[in-house]
Parts: sequence; structure tokens; C-alpha cells
Amino acid sequence: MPDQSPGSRPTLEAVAARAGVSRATASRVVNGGDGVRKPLVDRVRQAVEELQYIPNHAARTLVTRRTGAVAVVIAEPETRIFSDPFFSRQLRGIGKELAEQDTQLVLLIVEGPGDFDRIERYLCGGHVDGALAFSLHTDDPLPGITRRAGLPTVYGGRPSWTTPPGERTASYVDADNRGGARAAVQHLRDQGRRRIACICGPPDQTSAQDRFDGYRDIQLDVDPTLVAEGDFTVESGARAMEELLDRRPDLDAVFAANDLMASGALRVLAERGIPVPGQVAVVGFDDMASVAEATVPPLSTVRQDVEGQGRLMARLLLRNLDRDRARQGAEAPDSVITPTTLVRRASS
Amino acid sequence: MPDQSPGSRPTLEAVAARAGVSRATASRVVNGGDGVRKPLVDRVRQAVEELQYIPNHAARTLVTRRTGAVAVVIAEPETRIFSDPFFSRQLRGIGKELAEQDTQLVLLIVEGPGDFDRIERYLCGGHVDGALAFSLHTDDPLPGITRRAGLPTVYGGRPSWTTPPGERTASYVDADNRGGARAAVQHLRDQGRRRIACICGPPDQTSAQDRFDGYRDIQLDVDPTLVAEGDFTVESGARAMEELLDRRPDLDAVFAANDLMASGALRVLAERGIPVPGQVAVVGFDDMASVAEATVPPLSTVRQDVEGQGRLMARLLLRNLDRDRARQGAEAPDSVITPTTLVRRASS
DNA sequence: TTGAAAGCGCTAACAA
DNA sequence: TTGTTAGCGCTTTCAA
Repeated sequence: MPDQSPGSRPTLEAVAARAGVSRATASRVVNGGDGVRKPLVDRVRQAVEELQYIPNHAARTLVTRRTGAVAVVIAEPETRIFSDPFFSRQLRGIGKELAEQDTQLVLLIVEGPGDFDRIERYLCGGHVDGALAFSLHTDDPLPGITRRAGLPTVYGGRPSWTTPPGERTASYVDADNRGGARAAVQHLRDQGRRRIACICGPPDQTSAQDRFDGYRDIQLDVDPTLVAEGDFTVESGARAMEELLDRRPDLDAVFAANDLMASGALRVLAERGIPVPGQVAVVGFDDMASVAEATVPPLSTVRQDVEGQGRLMARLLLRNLDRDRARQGAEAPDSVITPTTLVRRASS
Repeated sequence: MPDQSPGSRPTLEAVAARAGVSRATASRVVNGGDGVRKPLVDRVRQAVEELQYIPNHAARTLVTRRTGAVAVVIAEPETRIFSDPFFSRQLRGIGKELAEQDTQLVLLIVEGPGDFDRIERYLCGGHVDGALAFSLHTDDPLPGITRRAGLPTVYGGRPSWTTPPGERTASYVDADNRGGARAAVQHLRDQGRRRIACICGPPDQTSAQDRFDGYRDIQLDVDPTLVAEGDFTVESGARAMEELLDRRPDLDAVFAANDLMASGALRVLAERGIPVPGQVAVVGFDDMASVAEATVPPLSTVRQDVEGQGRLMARLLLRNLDRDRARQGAEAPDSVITPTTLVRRASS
């Protein structure tokens, strides 16, 4: 197979010539072949094969106004997202789904506030047909950007901002954080635990809010001395555990809003010689394999299907795109909550 | 600021009209303004501002034959890459560098052998100017694909295939795996350890090869009973540790080719009640924070600057692109080896 | 069912 | 220094 030195790729013109048809017919065949007679279809197909023809993307986009690509915007400069595999798995789910739909994935990483200009330029430049985004804070400029760019957008995780009146609410995919937390705490109660502490995540993240709500659903009147706040890191979990033990040496269980904090908590419990689950039972959230299976003892936790969430985000977006294209009215964009399951290991 | 409903974006034509110049002049200003008199430049700039003009990417690509985007190909379907943060960090470095150079990042995830067709179509379709790729196996089809597509490529990690004669060797960025391993093992020797075991990675990965070579550089005649093989997972590290202890209960140190395997080893040592580092010292590789800092005791390890490697990959590629554009002869593409540092924690 | 022709929005010779 | 003009490769009316 000869190399195609760049710039010398065959064009549709060449295919048409070789097949002895017009460029228009060649184009029709390349795009499905509807309304072209069989023998011509075959001739064109063969020419495509022989010439190793591949359509030029830019030319096609220029006329169709479709790019066949969507942007994935990662707006979480904190290292958290890069030190847990959460992000990678979600991205992978997105990638799979998009690949199956022959759509490309353009990754935009926001490193700082100054980056939003670049992002906006890009998103408005007609590079992509839609956007997927994550973990937004209340005052995040991204929703405004995608709106101005006129790009359909699906969010990963329940957005924390409130939709401006008259605007369609954002569609999103999220795990059933509240239900998962409920299951975790209920499980602790079923073990007979009654002084169940909670190590919460940062209150500006909806996942942390929802998980705390789940805790409160079961632990009806929450004793504030049994609640401490972390920021989803191992260290913060350790600090929170220390606080809690100092305040309530009698606590008999801990629900941590993620596995990293749970592992920090386990470390402190071990340092203080408190048996787990003998004296204190611990449950985390996420089922981050590298953490939950590596702790001593292995961590009970709430599993969510992160990859599936990614797939759903992509699927939702592509469906919205199709709908827009078909010019059907802008129905309320829907969101999806994915189920969680409790995984019992030795820590509870 | 009014929404730009899609499809109604102002064109260069509109800018030119508003500024009272020709389209060519408007284009010149948009592309830097060289050779245009100041007053005209200002008028055009103002028109751009007022109209919120953003160049159409497809049109520009069609004529310049440059896309301003590079592909990042992840060809590691194994979950490993998604369960360690390595990949994310490298990607982040790449993202930063590309963003600074106003170049877009298109992520191509290879999920299975069937995906290569899609990848090849994409890479040949003129969507990107170059490619970055990782972790290739000897018979990986990717090098062939990028060659056929005529795309400059930079690899992350030393490629394991041999360059066909007459072809330029692949350029790559890799950590000093061998030197890092040497430092780790030397450090163990400096502690007076003499029966130093090695838990190697999978022999088909060059990083594993190089790290084992580093071990052998120090541990001159390797005793095969002190060597076990893992596959970079926690479980494999645990299994390897068990083998080693069964064979050589007298071993006094372990060098594991990555932190995950080291953490598996630590677990087994703990289970058997063997004090670390009292009886056996352990050193890992990678300094994967979520692992090395979370183990009991915290893990000594070899740190590499993963994000920096990502940056370098991008920089190397962009430099190659510029060089190609300037039509300077194809000099031998160069590669970069980044330094490693030993991080001492409590396990050694 | 097929082909001729008109652009999509932009850049880059070439002329003026 | 500026404008005119000819495409880049493709899709898509519109006629035939």
C-alpha cells in the first residue's frame, strides 16, 4: 500500500472520474447511496476502494455545518479529579459511546479562569456540535458560554446553579447519591450501630450535598458533633476522623462521603488502635477499586457505574443533537439518575 | 450580549463590509495584521469586536490544510491505565501545553482491535496535524497508521517495536526508568540490605524492562529466586510477594516496579506479620500519591514528573510540525528522557 | 436517476 | 499597501 504523502490525497473529483460519474453522484454514494442505481453505486464504491478515498472533513463541515465532534470540558483544575480514577472512567464511557456513533471527542481542559476565553472562542468557532461538562460551581461561566455558542450541553453531575427563568433547564446525568448514602447508613443501622458519624464532602458540590442528605434521611435528627467536613481528599478524611474521635470517642460507625476520605479515616482509626469494624464500622462512597480494595480492612462502600454515566451523557447529547436537527420543538431536556449499589467488604 | 443563533454568525465578508475594506484586508488583520496600515487595522478590529466575529474553522482548514488540532491516541484498553492516575496526569500536561499553543486536543480511545479502522479513517481524514500516543506493544498497528496518514507522531514511553530500515525512528518522551530503578536499589543497598528481591512488571512493556535493567545494574548477578513477575496490579504484587517469601523467607528488601504492586506486597508482608522496614524494606516506583502515601507504612518510591512528560510530548510534536511546515529537512527526530527522584518514606 | 453549477467561508497568489 | 480573483473539497439545489 503506497503512502499517501500529505496533500496528495484523492478527492471526490478523482473518485468520480475513475468511476465515470459526476461528482454529485459520487457524493451521493459516499453518503449512503440513496437514489443511485446499483451498478453506479458499485462502480463508485470500487473507485473509493482503489483510490483509498477518505472524505475531507473540513470541506464537508463547511457545507453541512456539522462537525461530527463534541467537546468535553473538564473544568476542575483541582488535582482531586486527576488523583482519582473517576474522571478517567467517565471519559472512557463517553469515548465508547461517541466512537460507536462515529463522533469525535475534543477535550478542553480548563486550567484557570483565564482559560475561559480560549474555551469560548473555541466553542463559538464551530468546531463542535455540542458539549459535555462536569462538576460546575455555582458561578461557573461555562453554562453562559455554551448558551452563547448555541451548543446543546449535557452535564455530568447535578449542576448547582439555578436555571435563569425562561431558559431550558440543563440536562445532566448523575448517580443516585442520596439513595446510595441512604443505603449505606441504613446498612450501618442494620448492624446495630446508633452513633453514626458522617464525614461530608465540600458543601459546594452537589454530590456532597446529596450524600449528606441521604445520611440525614436515615439519621433523622443529626447530632452536629457527629458531623465533620472534608474536601474529598485522604488527608481531609484523616483530619475529620481525628476531630470526630476527639469530640465523640463513643462513636460506633462512620459514613464518609467518598472512599478517599474513608481511607484517611481508617488510617486514623488504625493509628489509635481502634478495631474496625469491631468498635467502629466504616463505609465509603464510590467504590474506587484502587482504594476500597487496598485498605485494611477492605472498605465497604457504595458503587456507582461511572462508565455508564459517561455513556449516558454522550447518548443524551447525541439524541438532543438529532432532535435539534430534525427541528422538533425543544422539549424539556431530560436528565438521568443512575442507580447505586452497596458493596459490603470487611470494614462494616 | 445577544445570542448568536447558530448559522447566523457573521462572516469575514460582513466584517470587511462594516470596516469598509476588502475581504482580503480583513483576513490579513484577523491573522495578525502584518502589512496593513494602522488605521485600517483599527477599523477592522473594531468591526470584529462589534460583530463578535469568530473565524470559521472549517473554512480556514480547507484552504490552509492545517487543523490546529492534534490527536491523542490511548491504545490501552486494559483497565490499568484507568485505575491509576498516571494517564490523567500525562493528559493534563499535554492539555496545558497544547492550550498554550492554541492547539486542540482530540482524544481517540482505542477500545478494541476493531477500533483501528475508525482511528485510521479519522487520522487520514485530515482532522488533525499530528498525533500523540502511548504504551504501544510490539505489533501495534498504530505506527503504521500514522505513517500512512503522514502524521508526525510522538510517543509516550519508549516504543518497543523496532523501526523499519530507512524510516525515521519514532520520537518519544520517557522517564529515566533505568536510572530511577538503579537509585532505588542502590538506596536499599546503602541501608545494608543484601537479599533484595524484585517484583517486575510485564516484560512486554519497556518501562518494566528498563526498571528491571536498573535493578540488575546494581544487583549484579541476579539470583532468580529473588525475582518474581507481576502485571502492575495490586493483586499481582501480592501474589509475587507470596511467591518470593515462600522461596526466600530470608529476603530483606523488595523493589517493586510500580507502587500498585508495592502496595500489594506490603499487604502480604503485613498479613504475615513481617515488620516493614524492620525486617523487609520496600521501595516502589511512580510515586502515585493516592497509593504511596496511603500505605502502611507510607511507601518509599521513585518519582517521575508525569505531567512534565505530557508537556514535553506536546512540545516535541508542535516543534516537529513547525519544522515540517518550514520544509526543513527531516532531521532525526529527537526524544527526551526525563529525570526521576527517589522519595524516601517510612517503608525503607 | 443523473449531472451542471452554485456556493459554504476563508486564504493566498497576483495585480494594481 | 490594498483589492481582485481563484480556488480548497464538498454538498445540494435545480434542470435535464
